Amino acid sequence: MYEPSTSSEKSSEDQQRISDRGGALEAKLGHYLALTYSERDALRWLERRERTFEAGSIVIREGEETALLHIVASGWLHGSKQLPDGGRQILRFYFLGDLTSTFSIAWNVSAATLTAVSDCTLFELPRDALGRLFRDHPRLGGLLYAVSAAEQVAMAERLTSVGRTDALTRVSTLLLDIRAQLRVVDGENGSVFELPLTLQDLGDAVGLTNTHVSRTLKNLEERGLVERDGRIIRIVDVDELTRLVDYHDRLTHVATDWLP
Amino acid sequence: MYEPSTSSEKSSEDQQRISDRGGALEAKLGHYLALTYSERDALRWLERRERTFEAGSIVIREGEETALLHIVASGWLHGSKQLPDGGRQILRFYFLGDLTSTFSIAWNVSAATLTAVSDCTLFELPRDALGRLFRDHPRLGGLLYAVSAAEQVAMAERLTSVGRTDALTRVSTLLLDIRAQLRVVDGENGSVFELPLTLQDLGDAVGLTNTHVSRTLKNLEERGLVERDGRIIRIVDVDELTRLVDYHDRLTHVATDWLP
DNA sequence: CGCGTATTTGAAAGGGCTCAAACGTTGTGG
DNA sequence: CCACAACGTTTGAGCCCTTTCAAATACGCG
Repeated sequence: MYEPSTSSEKSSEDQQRISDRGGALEAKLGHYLALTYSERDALRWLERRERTFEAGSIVIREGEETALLHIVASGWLHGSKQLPDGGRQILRFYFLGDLTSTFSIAWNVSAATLTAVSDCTLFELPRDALGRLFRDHPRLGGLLYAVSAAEQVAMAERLTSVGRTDALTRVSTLLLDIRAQLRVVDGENGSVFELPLTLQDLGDAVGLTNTHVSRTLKNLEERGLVERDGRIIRIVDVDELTRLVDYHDRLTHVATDWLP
Repeated sequence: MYEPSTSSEKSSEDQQRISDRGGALEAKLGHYLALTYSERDALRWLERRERTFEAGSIVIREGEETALLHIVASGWLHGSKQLPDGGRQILRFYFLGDLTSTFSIAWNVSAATLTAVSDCTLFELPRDALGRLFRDHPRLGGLLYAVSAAEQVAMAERLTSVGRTDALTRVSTLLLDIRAQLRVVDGENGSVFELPLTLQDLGDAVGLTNTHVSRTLKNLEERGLVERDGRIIRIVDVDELTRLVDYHDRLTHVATDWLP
């Protein structure tokens, strides 16, 4: 059913010189903090083993033994948990510069399944490379800690949405969330974006069935809050929707004044 | 309604010499890793400003400006988010040795409300004390990062429970979760514990109404899975319930082999 | 003892689910 | 380039789990 694809060798426009991809993590962390030359260098050293995965393929499966972390160099992924009854919960999405350490740093097996949503390129690094980074660049360690905390708050926000709000709010916050993350990657592309997710995926992210996500999106369209054209989503009025569902962006700004 | 209590001065058996309370964080982290003398010393240095809060009082409110972190020295707290419609989501509980940095390290305001469930004692420390810890003791920084990752996975587990399982499973996993955390604190106290939470609290933690939590607990009793006597909870067969609801303890073991 | 707060229980409503079928879309192979 | 298969989406009807609303009961505490 699912085929973990290894190193696909497509010669499309995706094919670039490897060095062009470097600096994903550096770019993300540099967004929060002015990095020194040696810090930049250390971050680039993490990005040497590159690997590509095609859309739909699984990078690591929940419960699978692994000593590797990944940095997203291009594309889009999600982390999910499987339930005994066949259900699935999508926990979060990963974009350019994200470090997928959360689910594999604290154990020798992965605590979640990592799936490529679009074709994507990842840098693989051994766990202890991160240990060395903490040792040699404690300020980066602290920054990683802060970013991890911000991501945890983002997940807390999703938990709140899933636990205590109705379908319309849940789907809306997810759309706003994805848009906010994509905006960092793609720059200021406003309120239109491609959503390469099935209704099943969306439902698994917000705790609804695909059928009900369908109805909810229809509802959002009828209210004039969202427009759809195939996989293209347009949020008609971002500010209005943000207010309506009380959405909070937790990832754009992170305090770093407490770092040494 | 809620009264933030400052420094209550009760002279019950809780009243001990201050130095007796120290080492909460040290004890917790020492559980995962053999600490050096200087690391222990550094951790104790964080625990100097002690403050007590009585049950029900609020330590920090969501949105309130703060530059402080807290280490739990005794008692029991929870972190929660408020919704515009009056609803509330409890995000996690905090016990002895827990560091409440997640919601206040990445911004200058707290991202959640921190409430004392029982009477409790906290150590207050400024955020930049943690920055210095990362600088001077990078191995502890890495360990804090790993522990934070484990806690994030625990929250992911709750999200999965709330998003994709029925009431009985949600309540059961919460009980097992609380028991697992208390067990670390109180030692091997088996399957009986006091639960100083209202049904409203339980519901806010798992995304149910208090009425339905009541019915669900009754259901658990009727099935012979749980016994109740006032606030005392007894899980009849922990292993059986663990299997039944596919619960995973994420906090007891954390990999540290990757640290420098 | 009496009051406020938490719990329990009941009846009815509703939001979201299940099941099922029809309809689009995409990609592939003849 | 069409046909078909596979997959995703939409829509409908009925049901069920959880909520809502309300009232009664139990509990703790001054």
